[in-house]
This record gives sequence, structure tokens and C-alpha cells, in this order.
Amino acid sequence: MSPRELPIYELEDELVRQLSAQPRLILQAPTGSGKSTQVPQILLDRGLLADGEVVILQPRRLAARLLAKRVAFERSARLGEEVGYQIRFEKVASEQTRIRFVTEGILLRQLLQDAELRGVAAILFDEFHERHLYGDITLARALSLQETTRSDLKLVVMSATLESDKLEKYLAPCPVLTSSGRMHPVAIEYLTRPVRAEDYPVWDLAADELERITPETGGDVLVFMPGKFEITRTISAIRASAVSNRFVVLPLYSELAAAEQDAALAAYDKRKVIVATNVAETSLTIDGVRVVIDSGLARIARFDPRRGINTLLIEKISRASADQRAGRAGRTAPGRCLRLWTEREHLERAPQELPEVKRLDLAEVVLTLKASGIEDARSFRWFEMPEPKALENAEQLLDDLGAIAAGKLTSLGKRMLAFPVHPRYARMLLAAEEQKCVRAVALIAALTQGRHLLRRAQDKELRAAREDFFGSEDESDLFVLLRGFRFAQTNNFDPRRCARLGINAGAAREASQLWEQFLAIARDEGLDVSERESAPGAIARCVLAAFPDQVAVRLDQGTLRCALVHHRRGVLARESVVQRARLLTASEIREVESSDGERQVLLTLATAIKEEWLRELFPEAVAEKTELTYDPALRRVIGRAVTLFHDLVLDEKKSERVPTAEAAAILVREVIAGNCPLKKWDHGVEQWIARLNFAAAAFPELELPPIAENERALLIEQVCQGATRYKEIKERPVAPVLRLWLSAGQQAALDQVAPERIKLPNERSAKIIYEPGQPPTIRARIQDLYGVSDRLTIGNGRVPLRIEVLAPDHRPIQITDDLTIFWRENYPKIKQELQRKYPKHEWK
DNA sequence: GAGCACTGC
Repeated sequence: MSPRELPIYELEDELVRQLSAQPRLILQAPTGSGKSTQVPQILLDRGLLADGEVVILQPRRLAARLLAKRVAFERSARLGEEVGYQIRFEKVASEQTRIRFVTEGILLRQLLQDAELRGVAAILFDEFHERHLYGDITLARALSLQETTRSDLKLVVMSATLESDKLEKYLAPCPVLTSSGRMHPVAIEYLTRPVRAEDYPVWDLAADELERITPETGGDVLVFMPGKFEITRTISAIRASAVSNRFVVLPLYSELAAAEQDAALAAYDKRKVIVATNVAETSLTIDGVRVVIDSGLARIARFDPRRGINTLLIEKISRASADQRAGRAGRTAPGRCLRLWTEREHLERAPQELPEVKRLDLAEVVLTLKASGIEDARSFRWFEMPEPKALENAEQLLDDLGAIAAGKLTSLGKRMLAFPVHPRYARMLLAAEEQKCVRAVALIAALTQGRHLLRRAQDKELRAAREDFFGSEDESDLFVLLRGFRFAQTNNFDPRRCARLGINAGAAREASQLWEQFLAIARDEGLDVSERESAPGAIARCVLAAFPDQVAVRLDQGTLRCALVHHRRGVLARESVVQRARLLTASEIREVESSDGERQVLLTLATAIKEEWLRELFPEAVAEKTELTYDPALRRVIGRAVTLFHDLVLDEKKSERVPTAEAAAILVREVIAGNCPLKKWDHGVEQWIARLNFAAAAFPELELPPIAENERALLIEQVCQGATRYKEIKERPVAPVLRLWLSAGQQAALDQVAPERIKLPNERSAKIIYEPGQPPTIRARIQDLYGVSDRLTIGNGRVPLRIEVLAPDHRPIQITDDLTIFWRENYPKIKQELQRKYPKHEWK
């Protein structure tokens, strides 16, 4: 087919007419319309570029490269001459280049160098509907530029699906052109009745649906799942199904080794089923797919500005994203898409994914804005304004890092801008100059970007090999990365040798390029990049300078639980080598959700630190910002009880059986009575229960309650979270603060009463903070909170509210999903009983 | 004994 036959050419004259008359255009055109390859050529050939170039923004490197190749081919030009591309580490473009495909970050960096964008006649924003952060920012900057000094700059926003109303208003005055696509129809089917995930796991559902439709369909099948765990389960379910021998079944996700990814894309004699994550939604296209089975779920990254942590939770995808997934069935022929939810549920889903600007950490963006003279990010011309709290947070971090002071860019901040990384890592590199370890720190900065260097070690063999190689390391997980990299480097990035240690050779190679880039910039900035032996602790101090707000202190020896600066809690990653240090700083903090809905805040890439470094680095801030103090006496007691319980359960051979079992008995009773808020520990609950039952039989005199079948579920939900919460609650002052999320109606009702403080049923009062929000759907219930035993009442009526109970220092106590708050002073009771029974034993 | 989507400078 000749390019001239592509649907986009139906719009050619109109496009030229509009862009000659004024400089903005929205082009709504689906996949297959030819917009990415043809519009740049139309602009060039119809003389709309004067003697400048057209820059096409692409969200992915691969797309930038392939599109450039395609266009060069169509024009019989050599790549890098008339048509070129530029992505990180790769510039195939020259003085003659008139059509340049670039990734979004490249243009943002270019803007930093030359705010006028000289030589650029037009910018095309391709795939704008994906709403990447840099795309949003670049568009806003380009608009301002056009309105001030570059009225000749043409801007075309292109997208497959678009909230074009909002965009039209933003770009106004701006005409919209709509083109048709060239895709095959995809028949969409929904479940006829809703399914509860607890009753019918999504992987079983997917396998059953596959079984059902196999006889009616041909071609390959693509199944979308949120992550690796679900993919593995789906594959087992399909292999156990009646149609298993009809298909080759293959996993596909980004972390998979390259060879296995290739296997998923290869052709086979049989039909194939690919079970994939979101990689298959946008990044990879797979030929021959005729059927899509969509779980409707994805793990979605967000930055929670209120808690200052990243989250990665399983969420329902938007309608737009579901359509994108469905489209994967219609690339080569008419297709079918089975959605594993009902049509009614579909209507309740969000129309689009939340754009990145409302989801991600904005520190880097705010820093670049400051550098461009936009001092107050709130006044920036955002397409969509980010959360005020997220901006506040970004400013706070930049201030902590010394990049800004009193809202203004500092000289340190200016130097940080030279490095194309998150400001934390830029700060780390500059700290390295003082500590004389620039080379090593630049490598660390390179190794923590992009794809993971080390695959998660699951099988025993790999863990053993790792242990042999990294065994002695216990200061920092970052040092493990350094060693892993050195191994890859000395083995010439050989994939097979690297695989033995679970090292991703491709990631190592990319890191080495990035390392060179950082070193080159450091050299330009006048940093000393010579190879030298660094003093002990030098690198760790640099890490601390970059992550001062992620300092954590271990709460006890028995568990991996940590308290973090800014009143946060987390669990040190099991695979961390930093198991001995009491104080550490985590380079990554992320809340993750397991398949059973359990959430935890994981601290990864830890580095052991010393308290005196904190004092050196932040003399004035230590007391305020790092909550390192705690009541050691109390902690010992609590730690003791938990350790004892732990011992009993995990090791029946402990000599001090009786008090151990006794402590366990008391705790278990409390758990079963629902008084003790227990949560899943790391340990196998089933094994726990078996051992408890063993203990119950072994020590009848203790009246240890055996765990009956019906109590099992309760226990599983409530397995001990450990002692830390007791301490937390015990130390909490009495007057609570209630934070209320109210609908407009509720707000109006409350305004009549206008209470500043609210009366709780036990006559105590609490201060209220109002938050505007969604009409809450969950009924709040407070149980045994400071003696409150029933639903909260306001004014005359009971108001369902979303409630979070905060201590006066604004630390949340606990919110559970059904918003039931458990609290009882358990510990003293246990202690009392122990003291009474074993007076000789010292119970602190 | 188990817990992590995807890009990009």
C-alpha cells in the first residue's frame, strides 16, 4: 500500500489550510491512520516549515527510532540526513535534518539549553493521550513560547483517544481535525454477572473463558494480567485446563530475560496464548493476536504526597485503557475481546487513567521550572494542575536537598540541573565531590535508574550463587549493585554468565552508558572524576545526603519493621543485605500490594548509616526531622513478648518453654477475641497454626486455645503485626483529631452545626479537620476508640463519613478498610499476668 | 517462609 492511501491524506489540504492560517492544531486520529509518519512529511513538503525542522515527540525510544527509519525509507533518504532521530545516548541527526523524531525528555532538556528553540519550526506531540509528565510540561512551555517570542512556532497535538474538549479549551483558539483509522473491528464481550475475586480468582476465570471460546476462535490469544504473580497463576490454570494441548502458553513482562521475551513474540506451529502485563498494551506489539482476554487490572504507580511514599497497587484500568487493550485483537484481522467484568461495572470505571502529573513525584519538574524562571509552580500554565500537596512536597524535597532556598534556585540547585536525573541523585553526585568518590557514586546513580540490574532471586540455586558472590556485603544494597555491575563488566556483559548471578546484562550495559554520561557531565562541571580509593563511609554519606528524608530506624530485632522520618512506617526488604544496622536510609520506599490485597510499605536499596553522620550533615535538623528517639524500656518489653511468641511458634525446642507458651497463650486469646490487631507476618500462617495446635496439645495446663477451623480465617487476617503498634498507641496523647472527607451535602449539613470540635459519645471531644472529597461510600465505625463504642453522630443525624483518626501531631493511628479501628491496651495486661505468674522472672 | 506495572532525560 502506498503511504498516499493512508486515511490521514483525506485531511491533508485542511491540515495545511488550518496551519497556514494559525499555528495550533489538534489532530484526533486512531492507530493506523498514518499520522505519525505522514504529518511531518506533509508539513515539510507543503512548505510549512520555512527553513526550520519539525520535531516529533515520542513517548518511547523504540518508536522514535522505528518511525524515523520508516519515514527515511519512504523518502529514499539516508537516516540522519533529511530525516533523523534523537533518543538518550543516540543521535542520528545532522544540520540537514528537517524531520526529527525525539523522545519527550530530549526536548525538555533542549528547552533548558535554548529556551527559544531556535531552528524548530513545528512540534508534533504524538500519543499525547498517554499524558506523560514531560509531554505535558513541554506542551505548556511551547504554548508560552508561542505566545511570547515565537508566534511562528507551529504546534500539533496528535492523539488516538483524547478528552478533546479540555484540550481544545487549553489550546484555544485551536481547530480540531478528526481522521479515521484502519483497524479491524473487535467484538467486545462482558461478563453477564459480576464476579467476586475472593470467590473466583481472576486467573481461573481467564482460563475458563479461554476454554469456553477456544472452539469458536482462531489465531493467538493475549491475556492481560496485572503482574508476574497473576501471570504465573494464569499459566498454571491454562495448563491444567481442557484446552492446554491446543496452545503454547507463554508469559510476557518487562522484567523477563530477553530470551524469554523473544519466546513470547516468536511464531509456533500451534496457536499461542501470551499472558502479559501492560508491556503488551503500548510498548510491544504482537502480530497474529485475534483474541484478547482482559482482567481489567494493572499495577499502577503513584506518589502519595500526603505520606510521601510511592505506591504500586493493583487497580482497575480505565475505559480508554481497556479499549487500547481490546485494539490489540484487531491488528491483523477482525477480533474478539473478553472483558472479565460486567458492562455495568464498565460504565463505573474512570474514562481515562489519571495523567502522570497528578500521580508522580514532581521534584525534578519543579526544579526545571525554577531554572526556566518559573518561580511559583502554581502559576505555571499546566494543562492539568497537579495536586497542591504534590507541589508543596516537591518544594520541600528541593529545599531539603539544598536545591532551592526560600523558593529560589540556589547555586547548588543550578549545578544539580546539569545532571539529567532526579534531583536526589544529582545531589548525591555533588556530595560525592566533597567525599571524593565521584566515580563510584556516578555508577550508583547510573545503576539505580531504569531497569533493575538484579533479578529477584527466587530459586535456591540462584540465591546460593548470589550468597557466594555477595555474601560478605552488609553495608549497602547499593554496594551489591556495584559488585554485580563489576561482575557484568569483567564478563563483557555476557548474558549467559550474568544470568548465573541473576544479573540483567542488558540493564548493566545501559547503566554503563549512563555512567559514562554522568562522568562526562561531572567532568564538564569541574568535578574530580579520577579513580581513587574512597574513605570508609564516604559513599554512604553521599547516599544519606540524597535521601535524608528516608532515614529509617529498626524497631526490633525480631522483625524487619522500621520507623521512618516524617512519621512513616515500613518494612525492610527481606533481600536487603543491611540486616544488622539499626539505622539505615532507603533509596526506595514503595507500598506494594500482594495478590491477596495485603499492603505493605517496603524499604529497598538500603544503606547502613551512623547517627553521627546525621548530626554532621544536618546539625539543626536532626532533632526535628529524624525521629530517632523512643522509649527503650517500653520497646524492650514489647519486643520480648513478641519474640517469645515468635520463638514458641517457630521453635518448640526452646528451653524456657513455659513462660514462652504462657505469653503466647495470652496473645492468642487476645487475637481470637479480636482485641489485638494482628496482621500477616512474614511467616507461613498455616505452619503457625499447626505449631500453635501442637503447643496447645503439649501444654494442656496452659489452656492454650487450639485453633479451630472456623477461627483460622480470623487468625489469618490478624496474624500479629508485632509490638510496635502497642507502643505507638500507648504514647499517643488522648485528644484525637478527626479528619473528615465530606460530600458537598454533608459539608452543608455540618456548616449549620459548624463545630470546630466534635463531641464523641463518651463526652470527650475531638478537633476536626475538613477535607473536600468524594461522597464517602463506606460507613464509618469507630470501635473502642478512647472509649467510643458506636458510630459517630453529628448534629441530629448519623452521617456516614470517611474518617481517619489522627493524634494531635497528625500521625495516623490506623485505618482499616472497613474503617473499624481496633484498640485496647493489651500489653499491660499481658505483662501483669506474666508478672503475677513468674515473679522471679524479670519483666521490664 | 514470599513481595513489587511501564516509560523517559
